[in-house]
Amino acid sequence: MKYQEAIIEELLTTAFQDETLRNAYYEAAQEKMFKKGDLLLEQGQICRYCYTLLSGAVRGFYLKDGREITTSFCFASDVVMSLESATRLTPSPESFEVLEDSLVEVVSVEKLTQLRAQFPVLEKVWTLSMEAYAIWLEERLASLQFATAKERYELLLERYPQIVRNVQLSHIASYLGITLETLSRIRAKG
Amino acid sequence: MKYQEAIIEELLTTAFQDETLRNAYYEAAQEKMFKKGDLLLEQGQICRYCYTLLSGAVRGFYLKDGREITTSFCFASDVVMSLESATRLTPSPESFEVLEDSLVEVVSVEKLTQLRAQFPVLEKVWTLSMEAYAIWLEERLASLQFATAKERYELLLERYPQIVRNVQLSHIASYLGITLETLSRIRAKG
DNA sequence: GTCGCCGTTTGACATATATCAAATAATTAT
DNA sequence: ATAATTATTTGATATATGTCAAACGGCGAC
Repeated sequence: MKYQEAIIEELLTTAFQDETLRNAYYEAAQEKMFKKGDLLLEQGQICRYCYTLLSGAVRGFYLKDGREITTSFCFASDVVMSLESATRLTPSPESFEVLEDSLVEVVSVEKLTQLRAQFPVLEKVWTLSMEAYAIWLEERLASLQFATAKERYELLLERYPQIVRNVQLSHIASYLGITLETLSRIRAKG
Repeated sequence: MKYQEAIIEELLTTAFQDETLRNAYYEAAQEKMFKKGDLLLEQGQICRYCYTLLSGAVRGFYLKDGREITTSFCFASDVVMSLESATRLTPSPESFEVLEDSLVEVVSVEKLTQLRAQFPVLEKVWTLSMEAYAIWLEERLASLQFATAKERYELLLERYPQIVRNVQLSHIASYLGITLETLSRIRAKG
């Protein structure tokens, strides 16, 4: 999972002016440093924590026929979590790997559920995040469904240049649904 | 948009035992019959209504380079709406076309927002629907990202046989991200 | 029933992308 | 710094899928 939006950020900023909420949240949350290569969550495990990236980068991926398919990239202020696993308590379909040393805020999914129940504004943030995430997925789906490899790469470059700058080709390639050789050739030609 | 789940259905059933809610809802909703070929929403317009299918079938699609790309199929009890357009009041990226004569329950997005504010259980249904929709999109994304055309067709056949039974090939093909000739050949070989 | 219209199938060929292999280039460890 | 590892580029070839065109089939209008 990932995705943040201006409106949501604002709502959160306002919400955190409430001292009761702030205290409850910081009691539940814990800052942790993760190292490059660490796994925040492994495919098949149940996702029990919600990770908010304060700095660094994380990649979501799953294994198919022995090779890794990248599903998402997360950077500062993005949320890392398997939505499916966290809400249904089923095995996660994907793993999350730390791409560079990252500072992360960790809250357990259970505690998060309590906080949402206790503070309606957090429930509202959750709902808006779900909407934004679904809309983001719709857009990504459309780009995979009928754009050529070149179009998909150019769209990524336009919308998410920080991915192209920071992440190795093989991960970008599988994110775009192509091989790294093809991606390399697309970049060479321009 | 589409997607319904057992848990959500149950919650709705319970909610409708509340007479106040039931009255408020039925005052806001209106049943309408649509004919094959009707457009519930046209690409570029703002989505002002939420349509719940009571019977029949609807297809979502958008135009790309002059050809139609199918994004979804909806059947009885599915909800038809452009999530992006309805929540952000922006032009809809997709159209919705009625595939066969359909009975539809229509509520305005504005009224729906009021009802959600008035009845927390409806807000809960909305949130759960967003989660379910996002998870459904994640799954569909994974299937488009790295499955072959044959695998995608077989997955569709397994998970949503009613689509394959009821819908013409050209729509299924663009839904799978392939041409109808390729789909025809996949079916011929088995 | 016959005609005409769609939707589907089939064929020949073009093209994008994958695969396998090797050569460079860039990072990391020693 | 040098070696060792890892990432990227490039080349030759294979394959899946697309494109264009024609034939076939079912089904409603008349």
